[in-house]
Amino acid sequence: MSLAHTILGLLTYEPKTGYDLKSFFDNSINFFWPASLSQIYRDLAALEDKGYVSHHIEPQEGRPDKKVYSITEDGRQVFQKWLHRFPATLSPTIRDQFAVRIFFGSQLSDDELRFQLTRFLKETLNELNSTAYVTGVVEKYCLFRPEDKLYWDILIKRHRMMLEAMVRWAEESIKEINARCSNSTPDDIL
Amino acid sequence: MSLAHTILGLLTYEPKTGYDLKSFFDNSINFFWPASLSQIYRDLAALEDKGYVSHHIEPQEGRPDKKVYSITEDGRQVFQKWLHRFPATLSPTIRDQFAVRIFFGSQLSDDELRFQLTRFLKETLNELNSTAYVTGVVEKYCLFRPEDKLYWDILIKRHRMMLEAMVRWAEESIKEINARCSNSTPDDIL
DNA sequence: GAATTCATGTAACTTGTTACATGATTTA
DNA sequence: TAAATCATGTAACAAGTTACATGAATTC
Repeated sequence: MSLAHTILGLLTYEPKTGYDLKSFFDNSINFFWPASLSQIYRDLAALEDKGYVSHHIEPQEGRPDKKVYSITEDGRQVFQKWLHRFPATLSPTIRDQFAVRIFFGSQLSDDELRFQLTRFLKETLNELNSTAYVTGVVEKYCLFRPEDKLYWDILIKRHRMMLEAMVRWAEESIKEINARCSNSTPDDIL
Repeated sequence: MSLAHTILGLLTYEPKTGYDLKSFFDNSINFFWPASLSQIYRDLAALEDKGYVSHHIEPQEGRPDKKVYSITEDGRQVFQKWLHRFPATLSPTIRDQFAVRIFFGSQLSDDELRFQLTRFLKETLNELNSTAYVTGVVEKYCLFRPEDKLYWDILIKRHRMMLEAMVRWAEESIKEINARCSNSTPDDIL
């Protein structure tokens, strides 16, 4: 029940709507814990059932009324308890379709492999560039919450280090496949 | 429906039981696509309903009979089609409770943070050591399937590079927090 | 004039986790 | 003698995805 706890955590900053939460997720927590809108709305409802959040309506014109959620005292306690109870294993859960396909690489052509690895490399470089943007967002946010800056910074750094490792890996792997090709071509000709 | 496709892929090597599949997963694909036994049994049943795998019983004494699953011609086609259709986005899905808690680091004590980061560092170093074991497993397996070696090797390398990046990150982060502490202590005393 | 943002959700479905149930054999 | 390995699963629940539904305001 980690998404629900993360939502509680974000609501300790200030009351937010489901929509607010989604956009907050999308350019921060997203790297290590993505969330869809429908999940957020569903979890907010569940949290309210349990009495961990409550909401009030802010009427608007020309748009649907806002449902602004606030964390309750019970909610704060539940969050604190969760926050201090670190999981038994600290390594993340990863699901990586791309890696599964590489695993079956011997059933793919060299051209296809190079093409997809190059795609992966480009995509990773793009993500790496976008971390600069996120750093800016953090900068702005942390004017109001300076105590968070250190932690948000080290998480961005972590993400960047991982992406950089992936870039190196992709480059080396493309080279390896190229080398294999140029080795095997003369043999094939003979 | 990626786990089901991965199962089909493994069955292209040779027929296997659910239990066999689980142990194969646990020291190979596990890094990038973990699977539980109950999921494997459930997916095998679903794949059989669709006609992508079939099974025969191998009676045993003193143990439950083996249900050995084989991939069908339809199954092979479905797998090939899936294998060549790479997803729109190549970056993995990550869910990382540890990172979420670090995100809320300003609500944790420095001691707690150092303790958990040190735990993370140790755990990551352990995993890094265990990649040596996996390399050995791959070595043995690839005597029979040499065409897979290149791909399995680059995936282990990728995993190792990621773990190494995480080690560097954890070490640097612990230092940063220590530095922050020694800076703030004199102020606190004054 | 088309796309994006703001703002709410529901419903159906798929995937993943956890607990339960059974029981002989082998290894430490 | 305790734990791990071999071997099968089911059932209940939790979490995640995708498609559907609505519609004004704003920006390009």
